[in-house]
Amino acid sequence: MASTEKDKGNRRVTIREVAEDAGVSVAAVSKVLRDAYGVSDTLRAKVRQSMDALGYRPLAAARGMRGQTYTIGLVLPDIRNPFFSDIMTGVNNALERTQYRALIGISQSSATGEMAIVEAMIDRQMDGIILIGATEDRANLDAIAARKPLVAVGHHEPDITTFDTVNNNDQQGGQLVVRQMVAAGYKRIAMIGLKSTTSTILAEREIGYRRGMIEAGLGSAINIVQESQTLRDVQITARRMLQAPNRPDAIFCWTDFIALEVISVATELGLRIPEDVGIAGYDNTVYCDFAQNGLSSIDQSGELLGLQATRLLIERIQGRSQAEHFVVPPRLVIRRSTSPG
Amino acid sequence: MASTEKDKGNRRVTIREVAEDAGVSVAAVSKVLRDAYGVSDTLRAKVRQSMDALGYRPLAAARGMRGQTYTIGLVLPDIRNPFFSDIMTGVNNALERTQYRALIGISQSSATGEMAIVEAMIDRQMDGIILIGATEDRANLDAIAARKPLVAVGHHEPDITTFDTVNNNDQQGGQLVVRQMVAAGYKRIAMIGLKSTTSTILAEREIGYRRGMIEAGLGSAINIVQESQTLRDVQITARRMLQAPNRPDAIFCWTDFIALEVISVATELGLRIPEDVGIAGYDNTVYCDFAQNGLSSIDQSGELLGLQATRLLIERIQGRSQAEHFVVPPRLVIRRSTSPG
DNA sequence: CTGAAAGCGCTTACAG
DNA sequence: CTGAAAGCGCTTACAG
Repeated sequence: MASTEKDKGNRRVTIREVAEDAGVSVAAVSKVLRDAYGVSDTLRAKVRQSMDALGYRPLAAARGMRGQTYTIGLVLPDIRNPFFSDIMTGVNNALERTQYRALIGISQSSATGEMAIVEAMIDRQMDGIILIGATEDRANLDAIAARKPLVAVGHHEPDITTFDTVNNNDQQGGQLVVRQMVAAGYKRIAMIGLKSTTSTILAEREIGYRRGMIEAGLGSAINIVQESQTLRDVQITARRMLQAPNRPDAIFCWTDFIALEVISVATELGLRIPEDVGIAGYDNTVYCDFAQNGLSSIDQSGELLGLQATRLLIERIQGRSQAEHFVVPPRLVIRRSTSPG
Repeated sequence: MASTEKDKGNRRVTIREVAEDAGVSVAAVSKVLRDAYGVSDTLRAKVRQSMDALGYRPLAAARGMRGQTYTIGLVLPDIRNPFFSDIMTGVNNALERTQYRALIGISQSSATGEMAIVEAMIDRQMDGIILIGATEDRANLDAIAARKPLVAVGHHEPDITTFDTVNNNDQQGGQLVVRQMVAAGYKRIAMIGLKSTTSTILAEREIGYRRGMIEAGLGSAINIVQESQTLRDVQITARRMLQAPNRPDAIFCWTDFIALEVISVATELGLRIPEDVGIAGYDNTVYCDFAQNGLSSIDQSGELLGLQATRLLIERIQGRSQAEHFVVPPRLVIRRSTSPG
């Protein structure tokens, strides 16, 4: 039987046993557990001691039946991008001295996958959800927010009132990249974006790119190519762009991962970086240092984003109902890939 | 109040409402839910229809109070290594047509972090746990296995009876790398490992390396350096190795991440890869293709590992009690980094 | 095959 | 400040 398999060894200590050991009521123990008010110091001390002595650990699932599970869900599009690791570090730091724990679900970069994992998290009584790089449309996000406290990281919607958002200023980020490329002498600067109708960060980065081009008097050279994220598609796109008659002399890629792939295609075609073509990415992941001569990229302070998102979420769980929108300024890290001569 | 915040909108449909709607007992609905036997087709059909009509979703936390939560916990040392993404894909594929969902916890590469996240998962009533690259010692692993079904991926302990293991043959992997390096003409082949007393995969890869060296008559050139995983330490180590009087002409790094860093240090020192020094990694991550000329690496079929681990875990959850140990053969992917001339 | 009742381990009003 | 009782949404024996 499954039960014999699962119940092996140490049976769990329950709140009742702690209560008996301390000679108090179950309700009293519960109060100590939740740091609720209305408990005397002596009672609290007795209970704490019994909890330690018995090695008591509250069962989150049971707590969730009436109250909270002290669990927050983090939804990531995929796990491949090391940038998410920075966010995760921030989340864990924010949770350090709390009873909350973060558990991650992977949406496999699809809207249906994302909705499925969110539903699964709600079924599991998570207290709140942090959505990274949401691919949902606004209606779905609202539906989620109506059921659980929600914070979206990497989703611009500053007028929304039902959930919080945490972002770097993607528009400014795009603009910073173009400005530096222009300063470095590049003229035919193209951008590789993502084919997506819901990604607001993409849209913002594109606006920033356009702004940068226009302010440099390069409006007529604006060239945005939108592709899927699969390695194969990126390769095809990059090859086509770099073999075109009037090929770009610089490419701003919306994320490092894409930029690395473009670098490898360019190298294959015999183009030198940064002399023949300059390349920049976004996220400033560890791999930027590993790219042949270093990949210029935008740092969006992932750790800070994760920290803020977590703080906001816990505030929401504890009752705040008006929306907050946090934005951190981006920082361009210039490396060899956009520094010719 | 927190409760007003959380209970907003759509109240959840419960099993009781489904039962009323279908005109059957709560117990009957529960049976349909669990695909338990002893339900007539007509009753099952009625219940299914009511569930659909009402949009019923069982609350996993409540199910867990008596039975299972249909949740399995995946513990990863960190999220930075894209190899884990392959494992995750395999896990999700295995779970595709089941009621189970996988949730990930990050241990931040420390043994205390690992134990903390495992405890948190047990508190949250996970049905079973998959531990990737465990840093626990045997006693702790046994303690976990005594409480929950456990499968360890990347942990060699073929004689263990209390939990299952899933691995690639790391010994063979190490040997394959050395053999190819020898065939390519390298002689002073060094290995960069990890300072760890608990990592059995490290130990196995080292044995494979030694075997390979001895079988090639290079036993006297055996040179294993053990380092921490921090970028800084790796840089220092790599610099020291490559500037030594009789420096290695090839380095086998225990994981791609380290290899990429070594490549960047070598390049900085003016060494050409693969002519002056050959470099190989382990895991065959996507970044192998991005490294300057491609990084040779061992593919351990992460997706398959994840799939098998999940299958074994579910078998354990459903009652199997004798241990199984699955091993997949490694495959060397040769790229430019070890192909001079 | 079907259902009424007890119970999982907590929290939540409500009395005292 | 402290506690007895009800209840969260399910599953599990146990009758019928």
